[in-house]
Amino acid sequence: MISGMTIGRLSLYRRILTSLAKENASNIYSHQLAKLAGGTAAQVRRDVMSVGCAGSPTHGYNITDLTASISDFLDAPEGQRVALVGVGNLGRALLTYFNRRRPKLNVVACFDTAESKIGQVLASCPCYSMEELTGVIQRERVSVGVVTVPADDAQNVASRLCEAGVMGLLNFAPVRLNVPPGVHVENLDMSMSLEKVAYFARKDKD
Amino acid sequence: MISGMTIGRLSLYRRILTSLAKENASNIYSHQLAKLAGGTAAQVRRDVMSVGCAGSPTHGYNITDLTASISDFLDAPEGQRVALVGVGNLGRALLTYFNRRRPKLNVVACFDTAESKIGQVLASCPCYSMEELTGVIQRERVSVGVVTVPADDAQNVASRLCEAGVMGLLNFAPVRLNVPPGVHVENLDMSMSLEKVAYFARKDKD
DNA sequence: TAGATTGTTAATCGATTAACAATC
DNA sequence: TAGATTGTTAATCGATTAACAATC
Repeated sequence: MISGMTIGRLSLYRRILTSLAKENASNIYSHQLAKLAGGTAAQVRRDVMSVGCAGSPTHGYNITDLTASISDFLDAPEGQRVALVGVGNLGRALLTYFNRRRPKLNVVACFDTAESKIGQVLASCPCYSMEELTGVIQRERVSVGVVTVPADDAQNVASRLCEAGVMGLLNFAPVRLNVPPGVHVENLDMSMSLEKVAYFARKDKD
Repeated sequence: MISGMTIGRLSLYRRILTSLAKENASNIYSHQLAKLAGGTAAQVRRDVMSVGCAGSPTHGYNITDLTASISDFLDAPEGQRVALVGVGNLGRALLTYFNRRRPKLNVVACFDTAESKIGQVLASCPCYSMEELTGVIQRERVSVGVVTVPADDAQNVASRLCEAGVMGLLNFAPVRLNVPPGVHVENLDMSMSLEKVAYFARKDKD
């Protein structure tokens, strides 16, 4: 079993390798990748091993091969579809941010309660009413939901997404979500992160 | 020394306690708070101990006292000022999101290169040109910077913020930032989080 | 008192780091 | 070959969890 830490780092390695490939780099050593990713060489070697890619002591890892191995490991062959609920300021920013990043991971639908948004195409993503949620999720075979609604609505939205068959949630609402077993929730609590930085920005001055 | 984990949880506890106080709750037990925050009772007791708040075996913790103790611990008495660089879709959403949340932590300035934004007030936050960065940071005594510029500009922006005296960075750009010793960087990598959820949403189906 | 919770220490768990033979 | 890196195991580290006497 691979830990969440490793998955996160693999995602980061892929992004680094992709940009290196554009600069025509062909090989990389564990310590070089570690430096770029902010980890250790041993960590990189272990992570790389877990995706089944082998390097050589003389040339390190082939960038093309390693990128392909990571993609084989991280991506679903048939791709995965994402839906976003709550197209406020943050939701709209995320639509732009997420789409066109990975070919295998697309935001195919968004949902909102505002009449003015329903039926529109926002950041090349069609916006539906909340009543259409279950139908659209199932028709489009969406497996990942992004929750960007106010805290008070988040649990209700999460429950509906799970009932519709979503297996993973990226939650931006500052509340803990109760979900059925087997559903993975990743919390991205921006207020918490800001307070954390503020605390250490202060502490480090002492 | 208190770990980043604890700081994050304390921030979460405070938010939970604040909303409980609005519902006129007066006391809470460690296991109740743990359930709301998604941790264990022992964890809560340890965290609470670290802010120097004592409970009683019969009534648990007084919500008002605990909230005050956490705030004493997390907040700088004189408050802290935040600046945001890069007022794109995401930056603008964050301005709205962050401000008016905590009285002791305010976004007092934002910066962008676009002529159309400079001089404007965006989400009740004045927008300055990049040339004004050092001056404004120092005049407003900003200690925390939020980086929401494209990846290619992030290191340059981070360096300028650090030179101007910022001691903590909240980085939304998908790159690793090199900063002087003593500066705390918190990375909020949304693409990584989405890929992580997608991976586990897929795995859990097996 | 009896019973549940607190404060705190010891045991567990998992991730990171160090180390090193095998390899090119 | 000599030298640096890989693959992989053992040691370390730190956070979480379990446990329990003290408390109200």
